[in-house]
Amino acid sequence: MAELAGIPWLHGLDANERAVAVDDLKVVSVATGELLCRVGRPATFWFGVIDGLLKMSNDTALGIPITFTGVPPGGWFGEGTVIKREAYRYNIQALRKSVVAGIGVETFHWLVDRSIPFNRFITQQLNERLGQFIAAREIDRMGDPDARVARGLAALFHPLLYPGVGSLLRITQQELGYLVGLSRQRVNEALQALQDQALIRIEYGGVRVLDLDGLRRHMQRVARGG
DNA sequence: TCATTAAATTGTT
DNA sequence: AACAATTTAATGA
Repeated sequence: MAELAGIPWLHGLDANERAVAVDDLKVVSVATGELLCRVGRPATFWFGVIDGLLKMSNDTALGIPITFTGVPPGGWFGEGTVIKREAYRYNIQALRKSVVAGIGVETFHWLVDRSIPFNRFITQQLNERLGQFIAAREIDRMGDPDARVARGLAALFHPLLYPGVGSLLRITQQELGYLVGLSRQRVNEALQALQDQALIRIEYGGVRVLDLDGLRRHMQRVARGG
């Protein structure tokens, strides 16, 4: 299976553990708009994106719809709820036709109980995502559209959380608009501004990052009001 | 492989 | 929201 190569945490496991994980691994194809997780449903799987793009949000719930983050290829999510054996606190929806992998809750705990590399992966995952949510709060409070787009892109290009992305992120400006909560034309405007600063290059159906550190500095600089 | 057509995406108003 | 221009994907010879 070529798909296994794109699953980052598999590499840290020993032969036995990997065999158990692969045996339990399920790979499904989801259509655009399809929901993988619903708020309130018990967590049964720990999911990862092989190909495509997902959106983590809490719409359909009462109150204002909030998009937490997008999940591009290489990203794994849901460990928080799986660890606590709770119900999902968000919806996961496919922004486009995607291929998603998952392992069951029991297998997840089995790995947590015996593999140190697996625990390291989970800890790092939680830590990096916490950093992203803190940055998101700061920037959304400021409300500068260019900064929101810069932040959204910097998050999706995170090499540890989303190793499958590389330097070219496959995302349309429409999809990016759904993720950061802006109109397509406003996203287009922001992208051109970022391109003018040589931080990214706009490509058909995607965005290439030229300077990830610069992108991060940009969103922080704007968030401070500079 | 190439040319033609349809569909998707982008840039602009 | 609507439009034109551009790029990609699909089709068939």
